[in-house]
Amino acid sequence: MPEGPETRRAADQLALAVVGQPLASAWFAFPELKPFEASLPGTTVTSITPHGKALLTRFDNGWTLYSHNQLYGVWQVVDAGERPDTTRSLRVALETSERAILLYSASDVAIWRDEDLVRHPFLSKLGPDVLDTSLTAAAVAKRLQQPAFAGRALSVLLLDQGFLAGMGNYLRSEVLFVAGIAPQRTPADLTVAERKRLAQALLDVPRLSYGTRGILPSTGMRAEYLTDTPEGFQFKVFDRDGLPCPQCSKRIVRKELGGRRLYLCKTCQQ
DNA sequence: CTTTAAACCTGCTGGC
DNA sequence: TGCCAGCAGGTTTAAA
Repeated sequence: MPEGPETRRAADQLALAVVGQPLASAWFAFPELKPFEASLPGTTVTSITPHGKALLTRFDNGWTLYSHNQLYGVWQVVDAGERPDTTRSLRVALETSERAILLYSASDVAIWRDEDLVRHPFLSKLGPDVLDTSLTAAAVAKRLQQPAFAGRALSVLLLDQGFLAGMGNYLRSEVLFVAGIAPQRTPADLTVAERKRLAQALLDVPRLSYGTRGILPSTGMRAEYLTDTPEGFQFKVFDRDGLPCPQCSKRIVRKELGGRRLYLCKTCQQ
């Protein structure tokens, strides 16, 4: 599944559909979750919130559905009783009297007691959510200087969910380009001005993507959630190797760093 | 400790 | 049209 901005968009739409309404039915493809088909109906979904790329769906009976879509999970909002997608495998269906939210293909799904979530192996390791509105550039700049992060190459650090949750591979290329910083640099070897630029870009780029409804099919990427997308986030460098840099017109190059593809302008990112 | 590589889950795309 | 290899915006695990 996509990155932080797309995950938060999905959470928004799912919440609009079912939060505050009592569940009429619940269905799970996973054997260990079958008991909840009997206990969840009648409870109310109190919130659906992203934590990085994970989604937490809370019920008012003290239990929470954890899901992570990896590359392939897809959420849909449909009318109650509808199951329009026949090609993917349905994994979760939560239904109110009016609407249903359906999770297809995802394999990382579990239900936890609220009080146990702090010990969840993935959630417990996440850094602050990059799209959290209370996160400031000053706080990000400070975090960059923490010993656990300061010595690591930005190409690796920017994908580490323990640094900032919700960052991902397209955001990595875009953030480094906007900040004008080469991916091999580390936080420790940045000047004060560079660190400030990077911290600001780490907030601005994900927020712009979220605000413009994430990535669109025209970029060559999938965008399963985006049924209402007039705008869309435009890549400046990601997936654009060989094309001219929007700032200096030199060719954008593609590299492999941290095991993932990364795009940059060698002139603008020294 | 940091970094890299491979494995894993599933779906899509492009080539034959 | 059908099949298959390769790739993917992610994460974990093991190895270097």
